Amino acid sequence: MDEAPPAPVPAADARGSVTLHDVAREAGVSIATASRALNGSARNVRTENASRVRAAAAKLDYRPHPSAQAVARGSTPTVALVVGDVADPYFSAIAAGVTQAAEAAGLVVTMAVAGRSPQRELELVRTLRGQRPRVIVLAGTRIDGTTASTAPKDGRAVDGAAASAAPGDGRAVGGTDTRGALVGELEEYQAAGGRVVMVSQRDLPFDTVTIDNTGGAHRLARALAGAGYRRFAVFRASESVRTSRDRVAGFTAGLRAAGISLDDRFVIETEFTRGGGYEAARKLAERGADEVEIVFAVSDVMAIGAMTAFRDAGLVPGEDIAVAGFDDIDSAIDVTPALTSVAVPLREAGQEAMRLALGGGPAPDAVQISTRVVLRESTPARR
Amino acid sequence: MDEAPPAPVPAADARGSVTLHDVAREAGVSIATASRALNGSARNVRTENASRVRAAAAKLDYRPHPSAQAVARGSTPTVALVVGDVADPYFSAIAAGVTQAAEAAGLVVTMAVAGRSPQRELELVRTLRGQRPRVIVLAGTRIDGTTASTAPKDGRAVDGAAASAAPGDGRAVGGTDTRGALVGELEEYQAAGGRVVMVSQRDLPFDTVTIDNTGGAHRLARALAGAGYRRFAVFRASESVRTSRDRVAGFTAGLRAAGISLDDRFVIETEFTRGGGYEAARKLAERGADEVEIVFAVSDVMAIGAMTAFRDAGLVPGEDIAVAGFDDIDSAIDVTPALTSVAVPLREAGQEAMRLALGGGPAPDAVQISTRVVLRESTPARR
DNA sequence: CAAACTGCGGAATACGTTTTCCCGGCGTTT
DNA sequence: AAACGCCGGGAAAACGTATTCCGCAGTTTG
Repeated sequence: MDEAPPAPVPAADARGSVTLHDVAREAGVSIATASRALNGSARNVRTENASRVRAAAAKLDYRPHPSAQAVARGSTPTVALVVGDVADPYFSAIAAGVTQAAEAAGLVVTMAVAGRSPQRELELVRTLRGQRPRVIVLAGTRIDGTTASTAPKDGRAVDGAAASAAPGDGRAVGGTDTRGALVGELEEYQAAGGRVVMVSQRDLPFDTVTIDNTGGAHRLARALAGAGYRRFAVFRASESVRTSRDRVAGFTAGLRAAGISLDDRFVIETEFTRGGGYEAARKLAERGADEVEIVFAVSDVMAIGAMTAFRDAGLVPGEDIAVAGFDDIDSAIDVTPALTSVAVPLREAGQEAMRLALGGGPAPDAVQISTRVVLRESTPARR
Repeated sequence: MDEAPPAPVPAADARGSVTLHDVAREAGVSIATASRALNGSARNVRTENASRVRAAAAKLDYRPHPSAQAVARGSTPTVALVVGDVADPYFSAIAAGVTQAAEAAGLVVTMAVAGRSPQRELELVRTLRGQRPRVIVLAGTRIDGTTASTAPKDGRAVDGAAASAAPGDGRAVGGTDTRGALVGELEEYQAAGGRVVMVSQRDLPFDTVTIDNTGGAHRLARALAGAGYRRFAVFRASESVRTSRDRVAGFTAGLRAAGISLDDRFVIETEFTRGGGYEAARKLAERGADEVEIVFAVSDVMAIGAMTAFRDAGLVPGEDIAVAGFDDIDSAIDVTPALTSVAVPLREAGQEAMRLALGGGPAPDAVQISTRVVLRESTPARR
C-alpha cells in the first residue's frame, strides 16, 4: 500500500494538516466530489475523478478529521468501553477482546475506568455519551446492584465494594437511584441510535454477553466427584456478588447431580480477594480440616490465597487437601501445585460483545460464553 | 445536583441532543455568551448572565459535543495510548496509571493495541494522529529491533544500541524503515503542537519515562551479596532485549561492587518467557547446580519457570537453590517459596508519563522511575 | 422530436462549537 | 467636556466534513 521508495515528503504546509479542501484543489474537483470519492457515499462519482482524488489524497498524505466527520455525520466511529479496573486481569482480558474486534471493524476504542463506584460509572457514561460513540460497552463491576430480598445474614466482613452498592435490605435509595439513572441514560442513548452491550450483567434491557458461571461450576463439581472427591468445602463471597452466587449455585447443583450433598458448616463466606481466601482457609484449618477432602473457592485468587494459608498451617495443598478455583488466571499454572480451575474465555466474551453490537437488531439479544474445566495437580484423582 | 422528584424530563426535542443554541435561547443570551459562560474563556461574562446560562444548561441537561468542540478548537481533549497488549499485566498496569492521571485531568483515553508488530504500531499512530489527540503515549514493546535504539540518520547513539543489531537480527532494513517513519510521524505531530511521551524507551527525541532497571538490579545484587550469597548464575534474554541487557549490566555491576565476579559459564541466554526460564533451569540442573547458590532471572516469569524446573529436577527452590527475579508481578507472592524480586511501579510510570505530557516544556524531558528490592523466602539469608 | 429521465459535478448549507471583530456603554483621565 | 481606555455583548466567521439541492449534459421514452 504505502510506497516506501519515493520519499513520502508530504508537500506539507507545515502549520496545519491537509484538509479535504486541499485534496479537492489538487485533484481539480470540488470538495463534494472529493468527499464522495473518498468515502463512497450513496452517490456515484466518475471513476476517473475518483482515482484522481485518491491519488491526490495519497500524494498529500491526507487524513480525514474524525471530529469533523463526527460533527457532520452526527456520530463517531468509536466504541466507548467502561471497565472496573484495567489493571485487573479480568477486565483487561475483556478489554483486549473488545479492542481487537473493534479495531477489526475500523473503530477506535475509548476506555474509561469506573473503579468500584457505580456513581463514577454513571458519570462516565454521561461523559462518554457526550462523545456520541457508536457503541457503549459496559464491563461493569460484578456486584449486583439489585439485591432482591436477600438480606445479608450478618454484617460481618462484607466486601467493601458490596457495601457501597445498595447494602442492606430493601431498595437502598442511593443504589437504586444511580442504577436507575444509569439505565435511563443508556436507554436514551439507545433510543438515539446507539448500541449498548453489557458484559457479564443480566436483567437489563440491553444486549448482553454472559459468562456461563453456573454451568462451569456444575461441570467442575461433576469432574471432581468423578475424581473421587466426596467431602467438600466451599469458599464463597457475599451474596451480593452475583458471580459468586452463580458459581456456588452451579457447584452445589453439580454435586447434587453426583449424589453428593454439601455440608453448610463448610460453606464459608469471605471476601472476594486473595486475602479472603487466605482467611477462610486459616479458619478452616484451625477448626480442623480433617473432615474436608477438597475446597472449592469461587475464584482463583481466593484459591491461591487458600493454598498459602493451608501451607502455613502445615497442610500440603494437593496432598493433604485439594483445592480448586475458578477463572483460570495465568498464575494458576505457576503456583505449586498447579491449580485446577475453570477457564473463562474473557477475551472471546469481549469479541462477542462487539459482534453483538455491530451485527444485532434492535431487540435486546443475549449470548452466553461457555467455560471449560481444567484439571491440574491441585486436585489429584483420589484412589 | 439532579433533582429526583420533578421528573428530569429534559424538555427534550427527542430527535437531537440539546445544543448550545438551545441553552443560549433559554438563558436569553447569545451563543457566544453562553459558550464563554460555560467554559470560562479569556473573556469575562457578567456574573448574572453566567449563572443564568449555567442554570439553563442544567435545566436542559446540556452536554457539549466534544467533536464539535474539537473542530472549533483544533484539538481533542483525549490521550491516545498505544500499548503492546492490554491483556499483559505489564501494559495494563501502565495503562491504569495513564488512565487514572488522564481522567484526573479531564481527558479521555483512547487505546489501541499494537500487538508485537512495529508495522501495526506505525499504522495506529497514523490513525490516532488523525484523531488530533492532545497527547500520544507510546508504551511499546521492550524489544530493541522493533522500536528502540539505533538513531535513524546520524549514528550518534553510543549506548551499545548500535551493537544490538549484532546477533542475527535479520529484519534490520524493514525495522529501521518503519521505525524512521514512526519517528517522523511523531515529530510532525509534535511540531503541530502535540505532546509525545514514551514509556520505557530511550534514545528518542521525545519525553520519556524510563524504568530504573540498572539501578534496581544493582541494588538487588548488593542485597543478595549482603545476605551471604557468593556463587551466582544469571538467566538472561537475548541481547536485543534492552530490558534484559540493562538488568544484567546492573546486576553484574552490583556484584562487582560487592567484590564478587560472575562466572561466564553460569550466564545462560534463553527466551524472555516462562518457558525460557524453565529451559535454562533444566539445563543448569542437568549440568549440576552444585557450584551455584543462587539464580538471578531477569524477569519474574522466567524465575517462576525456573523454580518449577528446579523442583522437577528434585531441587527445592529456596533451600537447595535460591532464586530471584525482577518485576514483582502479583504472582511473585503466590508461588512457593515467595519470590524475591524488584518491584517496578508501572502504574506510577503511567501516571508520570501523563504528568510529563501535561506539565512539560517543549524540550524533551526524561523521568526515571525508581525500583525497589523486595526480599522474600526464595532467597533466605545464608549464615 | 420534444419531454422526461438519469448520472454526476459543484455551490451552498448544515453540523455544534469557539473565536474574532465590532459596537455601545461607562468610568476615568487630560 | 472631549477623548480615551475597559468591559462585556452579539453578529459573524471560522473549523473540516457530509449532504442537499440545483443545474447541466447526455440518454431514454412516448
